[in-house]
Amino acid sequence: MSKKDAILQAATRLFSEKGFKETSIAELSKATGAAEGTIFYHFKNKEDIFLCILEDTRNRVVEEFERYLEEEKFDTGLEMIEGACSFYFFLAGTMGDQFLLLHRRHPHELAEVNPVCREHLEAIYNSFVNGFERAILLGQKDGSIRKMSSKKIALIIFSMVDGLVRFKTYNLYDAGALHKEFMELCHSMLQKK
Amino acid sequence: MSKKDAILQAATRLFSEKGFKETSIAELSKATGAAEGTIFYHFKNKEDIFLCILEDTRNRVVEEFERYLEEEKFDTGLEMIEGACSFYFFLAGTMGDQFLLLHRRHPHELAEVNPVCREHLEAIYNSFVNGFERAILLGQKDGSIRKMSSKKIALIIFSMVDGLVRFKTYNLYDAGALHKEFMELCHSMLQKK
DNA sequence: TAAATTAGACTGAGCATTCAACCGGTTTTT
DNA sequence: AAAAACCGGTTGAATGCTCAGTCTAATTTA
Repeated sequence: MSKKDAILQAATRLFSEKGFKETSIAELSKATGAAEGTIFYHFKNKEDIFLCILEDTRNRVVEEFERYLEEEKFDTGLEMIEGACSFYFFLAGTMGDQFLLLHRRHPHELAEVNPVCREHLEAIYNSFVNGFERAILLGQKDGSIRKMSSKKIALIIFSMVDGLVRFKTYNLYDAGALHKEFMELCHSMLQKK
Repeated sequence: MSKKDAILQAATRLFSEKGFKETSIAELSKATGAAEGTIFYHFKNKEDIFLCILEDTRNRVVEEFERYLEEEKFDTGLEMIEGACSFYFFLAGTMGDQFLLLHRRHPHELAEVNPVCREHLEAIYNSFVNGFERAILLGQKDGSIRKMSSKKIALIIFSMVDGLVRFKTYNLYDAGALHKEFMELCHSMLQKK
């Protein structure tokens, strides 16, 4: 792995675990074995590191989620949305650091003043919300999902799965064990009566 | 209002809007008109300010939520849980700053090393989760709510409402307009078939 | 040989916290 | 009644530390 990649990887971990402001360049240097100068050789400043991480995250998240929806076969829209939720949980597990980072306030605050950051964030969220909505529209067509604004359902479902993931990272309760029940409740909430 | 209260109030706003680390004492001093020395006369350090805020928040949140469940009359457990969700949204609106603060990572990180902080946080979360669970148990007794581990339903419902509130604070989408639909979905998800 | 990397000294800014002094009102002493 | 001591609250300058970012001169790598 190139030094630049090593820096990005260590920064992802540190920023997500400790926070952007709370991570110093000295610390990052120590964690990677790279000299401080090297870090500034590859990145123009600390914020630039963060934006690179966000770009990587965006590319990977969007690509993996789209591919999942593309390649997987679903009999109904309802099954598709259940699959999408499960895949979200799965991604949150395999890309733990990145999701942790997205759940921090920092990216959202930066997005308010930095259009590049904003663009990445929106791409990520839109990818999920649009994927959910596609599933819902499909389900409403094939009769497996109730009639209600697809956009609104998509947003609510997204806030739910995301809420559960977040809950787990704060681990006040054992939220990881809720997966099965969540899927069941989700099912009966969407299903046409 | 005493100077001390003014400091607490301004700190609540600043910590929630900008973050703990990102708010300097100089800034807090400017915002309140109090000299920096005055702040340290009333509080032993910056963290102490934070803990005072958390204590206030805990007292108010817990008291208001318990009182609501106590005084309000509900015909069924299902109605009670719907009321509890609505009240959560209501509280998140009237106590905007405090909820914003609770949604930051800082209190949860501090809780890992500071037992006082941990105690406050747990009291707040337990108050909500237990309130939800009481409603669910009632609903399961009166037949308005499906059979499933009450604890798990309570956690899922809590992560849902909390997810929606957080979603709103990040305002990537107009999550405030989802209230009606959320309640409807919530209803059909819990209801006995 | 050109690009990448190192160690580390340095700058300048920002920051939490400290501290000696001060103020206005109340009580105590003379 | 005048003077002195007292006290909670307040002030803002001073202190010492951390940190992002710069710079250099030397070394390694490809």
